[in-house]
Amino acid sequence: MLKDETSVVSRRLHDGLQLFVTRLMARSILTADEQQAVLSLPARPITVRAKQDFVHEGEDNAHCSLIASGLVGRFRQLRSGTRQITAFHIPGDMADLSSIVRPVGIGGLHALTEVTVLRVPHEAIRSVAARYPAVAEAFWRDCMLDAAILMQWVVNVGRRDARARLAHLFCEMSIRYGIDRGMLTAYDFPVTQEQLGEAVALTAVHVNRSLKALREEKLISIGSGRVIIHDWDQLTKLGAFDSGYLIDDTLPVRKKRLLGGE
Amino acid sequence: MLKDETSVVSRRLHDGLQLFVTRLMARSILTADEQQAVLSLPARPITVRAKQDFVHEGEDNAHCSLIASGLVGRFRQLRSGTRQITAFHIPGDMADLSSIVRPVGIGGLHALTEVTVLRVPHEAIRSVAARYPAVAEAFWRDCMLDAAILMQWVVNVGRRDARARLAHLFCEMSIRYGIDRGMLTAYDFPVTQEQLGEAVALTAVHVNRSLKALREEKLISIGSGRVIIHDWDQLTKLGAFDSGYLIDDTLPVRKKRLLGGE
DNA sequence: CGGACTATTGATTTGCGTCAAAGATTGTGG
DNA sequence: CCACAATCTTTGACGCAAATCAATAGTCCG
Repeated sequence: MLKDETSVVSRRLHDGLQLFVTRLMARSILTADEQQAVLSLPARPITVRAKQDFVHEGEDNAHCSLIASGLVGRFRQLRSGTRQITAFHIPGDMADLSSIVRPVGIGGLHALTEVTVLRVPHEAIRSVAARYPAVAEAFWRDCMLDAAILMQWVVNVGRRDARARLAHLFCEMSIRYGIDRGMLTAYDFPVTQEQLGEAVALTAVHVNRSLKALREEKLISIGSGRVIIHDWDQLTKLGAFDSGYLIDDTLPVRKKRLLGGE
Repeated sequence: MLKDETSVVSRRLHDGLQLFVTRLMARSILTADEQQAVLSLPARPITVRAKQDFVHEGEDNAHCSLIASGLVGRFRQLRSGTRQITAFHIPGDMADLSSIVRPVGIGGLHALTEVTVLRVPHEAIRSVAARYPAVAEAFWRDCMLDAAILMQWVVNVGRRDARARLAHLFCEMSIRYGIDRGMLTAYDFPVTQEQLGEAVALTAVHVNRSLKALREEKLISIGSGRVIIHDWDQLTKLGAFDSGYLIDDTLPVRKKRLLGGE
């Protein structure tokens, strides 16, 4: 019994870590040894119920959070209580990887659905990074993708109207969900309109009206936690979406390995 | 004559690189050797006239741009021609350091004033990072500060009204300009109201009106490229500014060295 | 001195927020 | 498995912060 349980747990760990390795290898070149080192990272799985904050802003955290299943939002909260979501994290994302080098200024993490998180001790990540420079580089690169997405969010919130903001977000998530399977025209995205508003800086009411417009223009369907894109061309046009910032560095020519020899 | 010229140039190089090393050492611990390695980076100084783009989005760049003097804006341009500034870079900043690991998705660089840029070949930076893991770590950490600022910009543009956005920006720049001299209540910030608008996502007209309000409230003076903060407490309150995300990791307790031994 | 930005101010419009209330869905305990 | 509560979605009426349009003053620089 106990043995079975143990193997179920270790299977779950391996699956989650494998997702992460796959994610890293979309943009970085890692040897079999290096992959194995990441896969062997110690991790403690925890289950977080929907609507729970599980990493709190400003708290000194000794772990990174690898999302194994579910959807999480990274956010900053203002004194007024209103939140700005600054990223969505999907399975395979190490949501707060940057805390390895900089524990401050990342904001909190909120479970938008029930979520399985693999908690990986900072110490372990640091020691793998120290032993394998190419892994450290892959971590760094992963953080910079996150930053590139963030830059787009500034543009999105700063320069686009309501429909375009939503369109851009749906395009982003489509590419990210499909990164190792090609672009997806349908994907689960279990967020409320309130939460969409927290991400694109609109009220829930206006999100509702804008979604209605997008539906009437036959660009998307959205409901029951699922997005279906009916007209990718028009949607990207409306959202002024150019996938380059997400995928250009996954092209074989672009994959680089700078540190840790050849 | 030639010798004099050469020494003037090499002095200028050294000064610029020294700024960068000082910047890194505010948050990272580097040995004398490591500092020297960064200081010895090859760099070619170029002068960029005001209002010139000197790094273009999507261009494959083989250099990083260390700002030695002047003020630069990082931006993304929409098809309509409107721009969103996503960061201001001041002397000592390696504006596009992230291109070392990820050449895409950083946007362009625009000289807001006449600027001296030290162009440092990617190759040289990579080789220093490969030889000294602690330097690579310092680079990574520097990039994550940039990302933390970016997160604040999302919040700023998404969740604050015009006066608060400007207030927050003035607070950010005050801390950043004064990072090794303590917080500054007056600093040069030679941007037009148009450019302020491109940064905080407002029109120039509305920036003008909002600045007028801030002046009338006696919070700041602004004009001829200089910002004077009269009431720091009120300004931070209005902008909901908390400097933690900028400076917490410069506290001695927080400074870390993870890679490259002790 | 003249031409080109840059700042300032006014009048008007508009996209989005706010307030409110009625449906639709989801989840939960009996 | 149903009932009822809680949450989420949808729609309407109205208000407001910021955009837009437009015109006049500075200000900088060759």
